[in-house]
Amino acid sequence: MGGILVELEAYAPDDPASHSFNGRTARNAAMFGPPGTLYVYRSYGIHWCANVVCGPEGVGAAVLLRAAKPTHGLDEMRARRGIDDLRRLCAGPGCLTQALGITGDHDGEPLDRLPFELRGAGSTPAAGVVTGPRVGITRAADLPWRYSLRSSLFVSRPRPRA
DNA sequence: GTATTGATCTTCT
DNA sequence: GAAGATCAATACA
Repeated sequence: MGGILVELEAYAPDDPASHSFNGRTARNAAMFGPPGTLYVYRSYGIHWCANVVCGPEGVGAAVLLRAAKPTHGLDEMRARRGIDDLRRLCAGPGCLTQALGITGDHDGEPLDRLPFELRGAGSTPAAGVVTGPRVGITRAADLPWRYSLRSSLFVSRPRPRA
C-alpha cells in the first residue's frame, strides 16, 4: 500500500520543538542515524509518528510525514483505519502510520530497501507548495516549517483555503 | 460547521 | 508528576 505525500514538517537539531534538541536518547536514537532512516516514535501514548532522517548522520534532523493521498492498497488501509473516507485515510501523522502499518518495530529501518520504497513525485510544481506554522507544538511554533500541497484535499489540519 | 475532551505511554523534571 | 510533533467522539452554533 502507499500514497503520495502531501504534507510534511521539518525538524532541525537546533529547533526547540525537535526531539533531537536535547541530545540523543534511547527514543530518538534513530533520528541521529544516516539519511533515509525511518524514525518512529509514540505520540500521546496512542499513535505512531513516522519521520525520515534527512540531515547528515549524527546531526539529528528529520522530516515528519503528516499526510498523504492514498493511491495503493486502499482496501487494506481502510480495514486498518476502520473508516471509508479517502480524505481522512492518511490525514495526520498517526493516521498515516496506522494506514501504512508502520509501528515502533520499524524504528531505525532504512527506507531505501524493501519493504519500503520512497520516490520523488517528479512533476510536483513548486508553486503548488504552501508553507505555514507547524501543528501541535508549543515551542518554536512560529517557524513556517510545515509544507503541504496547496491544491490537495488530503492534508490534515486546517483545510488550506484554495 | 467549529470547539472541547478522553484515551494512554514515554520521557523529562 | 507533568507534558507532549494526536485522533475521534461528543457538544454546541
